[in-house]
Amino acid sequence: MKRLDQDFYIRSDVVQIAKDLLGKVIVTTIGGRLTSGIISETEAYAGPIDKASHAYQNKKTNRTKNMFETGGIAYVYLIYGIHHLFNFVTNVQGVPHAILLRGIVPLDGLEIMQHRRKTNLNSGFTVGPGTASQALGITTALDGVDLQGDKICVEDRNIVIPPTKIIAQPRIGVDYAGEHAKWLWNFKLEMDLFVNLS
DNA sequence: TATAAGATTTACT
DNA sequence: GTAAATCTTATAT
Repeated sequence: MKRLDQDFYIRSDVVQIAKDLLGKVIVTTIGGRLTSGIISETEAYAGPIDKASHAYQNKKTNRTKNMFETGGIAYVYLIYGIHHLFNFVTNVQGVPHAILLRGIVPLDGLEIMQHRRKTNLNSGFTVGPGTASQALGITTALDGVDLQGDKICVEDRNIVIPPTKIIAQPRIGVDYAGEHAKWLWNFKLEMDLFVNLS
């Protein structure tokens, strides 16, 4: 097992990084409680050229400023006033690339995650960008936090993902982005891959 | 200053 | 299937 270092995030191909993140393990320690999960769904956002991104045409606001920082930190923002969405910031400083976490397969701290979710669903309770973040205890308090730090880190536990198990599909919830909404920048693992883990 | 809509989830009809 | 919840940003008064 090893932690992903900054070189992993500082690459120009944000779509490739989104694919590489599948099968990696995200670990959070919030309030002294550790939870983790296998990353099972991601979505790439290439700021300057991507209508679906908050940073389209390098639009910089108080909310999106962290996307312009050097890769390897978190970008967490509140959507619809309710849900905290977690992103991996990638690429060098000044290039607002980010990858949205859309789903995990729970590993450690299952009871903690169920408690945070306040529901007893047997399966699928960490699928969805808002719910996955909630299960991991991620809030806007973690905006800009180092992805190699004590609160959040990403580990490679040598889980091998065969390319045939990766499904590429159009991004979700961004119909307003016109042609850009059709790009196959959403990647997820086939559901049957982890039947023996959960 | 006010209004509208969004990388969504949940509950109710 | 439709609506409510309710923060941030953009556009219009």
